[in-house]
Amino acid sequence: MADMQTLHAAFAARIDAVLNALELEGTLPPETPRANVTIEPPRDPSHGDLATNAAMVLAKQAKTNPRALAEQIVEHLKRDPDIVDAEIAGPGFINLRLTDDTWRRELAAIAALGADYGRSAMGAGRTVNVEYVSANPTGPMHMGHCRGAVVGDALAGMLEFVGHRVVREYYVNDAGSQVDVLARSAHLRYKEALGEDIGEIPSGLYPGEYLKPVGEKLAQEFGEAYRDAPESEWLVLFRERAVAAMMDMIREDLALLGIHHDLFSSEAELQAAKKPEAAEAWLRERDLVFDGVLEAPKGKAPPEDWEPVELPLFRSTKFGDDQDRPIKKSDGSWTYFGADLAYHLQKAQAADELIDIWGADHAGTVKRIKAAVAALSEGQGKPIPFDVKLVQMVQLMKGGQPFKMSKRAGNFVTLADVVEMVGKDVVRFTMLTRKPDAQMDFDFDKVVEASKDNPVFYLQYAHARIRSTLRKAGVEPSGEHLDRLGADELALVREAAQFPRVVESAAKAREPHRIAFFLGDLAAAFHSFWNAGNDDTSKRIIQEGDAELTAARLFLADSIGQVIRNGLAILGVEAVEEM
RNA sequence: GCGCCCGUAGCUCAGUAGGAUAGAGCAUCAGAUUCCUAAUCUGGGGGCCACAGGUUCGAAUCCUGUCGGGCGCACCA
Repeated sequence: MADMQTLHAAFAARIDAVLNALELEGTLPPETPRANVTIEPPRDPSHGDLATNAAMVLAKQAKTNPRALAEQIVEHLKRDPDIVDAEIAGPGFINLRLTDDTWRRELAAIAALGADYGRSAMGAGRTVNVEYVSANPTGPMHMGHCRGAVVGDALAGMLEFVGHRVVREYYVNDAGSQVDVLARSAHLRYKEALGEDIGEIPSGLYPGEYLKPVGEKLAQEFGEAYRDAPESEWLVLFRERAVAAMMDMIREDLALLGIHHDLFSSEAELQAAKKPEAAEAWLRERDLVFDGVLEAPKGKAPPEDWEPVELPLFRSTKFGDDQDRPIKKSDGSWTYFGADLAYHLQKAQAADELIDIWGADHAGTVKRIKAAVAALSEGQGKPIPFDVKLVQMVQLMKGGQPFKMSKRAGNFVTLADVVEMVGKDVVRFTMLTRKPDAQMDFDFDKVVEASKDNPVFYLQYAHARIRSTLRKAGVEPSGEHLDRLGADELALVREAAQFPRVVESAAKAREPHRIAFFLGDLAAAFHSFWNAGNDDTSKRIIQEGDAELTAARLFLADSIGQVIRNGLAILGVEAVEEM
């Protein structure tokens, strides 16, 4: 339904209509650019419900001063029956006060839309491919992977909520030298399973216990067949088996966090299908790949074994990179970048937009992959918006002290351990309580003990309070007498009504943490509302002897709970019924 | 040496595509519970938004430079 657009969007449209009228009147020149015109709730609630800067932004073009232009805008706005008051403030802000009924209608809309409240058509069904996690299949997930996993997943959920089709994709790096190491490590465990004393795991191989079951399965399947066989006979086979086992493990770990990818793309399959060759040929035709020699790195002393070699280079400098990048190694195999380039082309062919979530340790490679996508997608006449979101490192702490992980020392903290300790919701929410491009500390001791200290409980408590009130009220919530709701209640609606706006702006910025912060504010508003009833019993939700008022307040509480649930659902966190 | 990210209260962090007097939690101080869940609430103290210039009606936000922290820097992934 057309009138189901959010309240803020509706009023933005009305401002727009006023500006159209002013253009017709000649007050504003035709086609005045309005990109900078905003309409948003003012920080200070005493300034009203909504404020617009239109007069300040457009005054210059109207060849007048902001306040004079504001007068004209206000004159139009005052004709709107939903606007009780429009006044000019400060340098030329126009503050609008809406009728109480406007807010009551919004409350009814929340209830009517339910789980859909906050959804929008912003994404217009465009397919966004979000690639995240993509950890090497060489071991279990550890906490280093966690942040990107959660941020990527929440981002995907958020984009879906605003009307995108979303493909959650995992790129399996099963073709590099690391998986060869994995295969050798698995072979050792295989021998162990056959009864051999393998002693200490040699350096250069993965020492983790998690490979023991892999070795046992290999022993079951192949018996003694490859026990003393040369590597060439078993490497590919063992690699395949080991990678599959690792991916099973990783999928399980991710499931603990509630993360499920739609698509796992294998680098090995990509290479087997000659996708990199195709991409290279295409780029060579356009002189975007050429054979050249890399310069020695500047600044720091070059490594001793540095020697100039001719390699096929992608002209990433043409697209803003600092250096052209090799797509093949001197042994003829593909570099990570060479395959990744082809991989991105593959993704681009199946989506309208691409997003990669990477750890900040890969920041140095952003420019080249962006260059590659630009070259490939522009060349194909279909520019693909492509965003690489960098997720900063998580510093693990224990009791205020940095906690260093090392695979060798065997003290790396697995994701499964942490989820088991503190729970999925705490892990997810904690990862979403700061913007992804800032470093963060994750202190076990704090988070584990944090039942009190942790913001997610604050939210869930608000939700649980609402649910328990609904359970014990003995009256059904009803929107029939919303006129019984006064200023305190409507203030709560104002807060909740920001949800659609927040979701949209979070989606535009690709920053799910904004939803987490909004929910905190909403929960705070509710707790505050609740506690007002401690001092003044007439402010409690349940009013003995006044079923009408009780039903209306329950309707309000129910709707606040709905918004909390909707927000948590986007973030993949569960709302609880009781604490 | 180069590139990217960050610098906001004692601590951990928000700050909505440049908006009005910069916010929250923790910590601290003072209060609220015979009452719908006190895992909550109310109030106080605490700031040169790293620093210096610039852009404009208006800058924590954009630009330049400096300082400080993080992450990278050849055929690794």
